[in-house]
Amino acid sequence: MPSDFGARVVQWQRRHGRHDLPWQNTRDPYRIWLSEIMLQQTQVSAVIDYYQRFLARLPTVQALAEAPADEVMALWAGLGYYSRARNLHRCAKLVVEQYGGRFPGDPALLAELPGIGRSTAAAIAAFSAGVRAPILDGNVKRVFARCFGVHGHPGEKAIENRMWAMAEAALPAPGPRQSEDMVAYTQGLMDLGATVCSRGKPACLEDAARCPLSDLCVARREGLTAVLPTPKARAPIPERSTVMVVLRHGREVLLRLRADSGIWGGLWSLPELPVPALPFDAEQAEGDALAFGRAFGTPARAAMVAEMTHVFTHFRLLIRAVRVDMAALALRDGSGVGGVGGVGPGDASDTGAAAEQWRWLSLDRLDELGMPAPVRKLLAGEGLPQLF
DNA sequence: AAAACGGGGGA
DNA sequence: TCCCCAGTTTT
Repeated sequence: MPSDFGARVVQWQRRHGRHDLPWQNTRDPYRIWLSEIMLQQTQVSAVIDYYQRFLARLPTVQALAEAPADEVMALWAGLGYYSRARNLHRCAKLVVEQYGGRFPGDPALLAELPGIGRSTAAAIAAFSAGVRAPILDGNVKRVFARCFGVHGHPGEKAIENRMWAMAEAALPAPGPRQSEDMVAYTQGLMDLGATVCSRGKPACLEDAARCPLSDLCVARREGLTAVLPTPKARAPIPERSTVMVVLRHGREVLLRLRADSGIWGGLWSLPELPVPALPFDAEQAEGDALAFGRAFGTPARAAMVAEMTHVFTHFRLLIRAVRVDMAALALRDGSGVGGVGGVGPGDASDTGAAAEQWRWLSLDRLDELGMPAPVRKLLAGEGLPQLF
């Protein structure tokens, strides 16, 4: 930790930070606390009007403590995260009861109050009493992750602990100006994260001089601003599998129109065998595919021919393909290549209203129908020379 | 559609 | 103590 880290942030804040927000330039803990709670998960621009209105109506913690819950909720309505408002009200009552209406200056005591965690407690103590305590909100985590090259999701306990240690070490040195420095430092970290070291496009990419930490910043030096902070690891997505039947007669294959809803809704796809029992049994699948083919005529042979994985956002689909070559067809619409078959296999009357739509399509005309990408790829034989 | 967010609350 | 959630905005 460079010894001048805190001083850099303090100086930057004094010259380039924000100084005229409605909750700045006061040491009234009530006003500061109210702003910090409103600013949790809510942007400055959205908070300002609510803040002014709330303060005008309930200017002190005593007034808030005595207000009916309905009024508090009405003043909060539109800000969202309403448990914040309930905690706010509870907290005001506790401050009046336990502390005679005066917020404690000790961050550890503040953090025991409802709605106030460690970071919010430190912010309140720093702004209202100049206490030398570190904040660690999302903005600060982003600044630290980049500046000090911290890999790993900041939501992980180990990473967060490291960052709290950094936050302690980064504080400006104690001194005669500590109180003013802590106000500027705390606001400076927030402003830096919100306006310069933003998530999407940090200002240093355009102009390094915009950031007082750019010459220290590991992420900037190594070109890692886009990958730090490390996003939360996604749970490994589940894998599903299916067996698709490529029923072939000459250059034509049988397609099935999928239901409008669900995966690949409304697209023409290959027929699929009922979910195979695990472990996968190729011979059984081939047998099932032959049986399926018999509904359409006389199958000559069946063979497993391809395997591919398609990745969706929420699962991976392992697609196996079994090719069935038809020696003769029983059910044809007779209109030639590409003609639309109505219903099948069997009569519409067999299956009632839920009759499925089938059709034959020439492999030379794959472009003519809306098809799931992996199915199109499969039929086009991409990377699957053994298919046809 | 997914990630982020700070604190609460349950295991 | 750890982990996950609530509830909303942003990307």
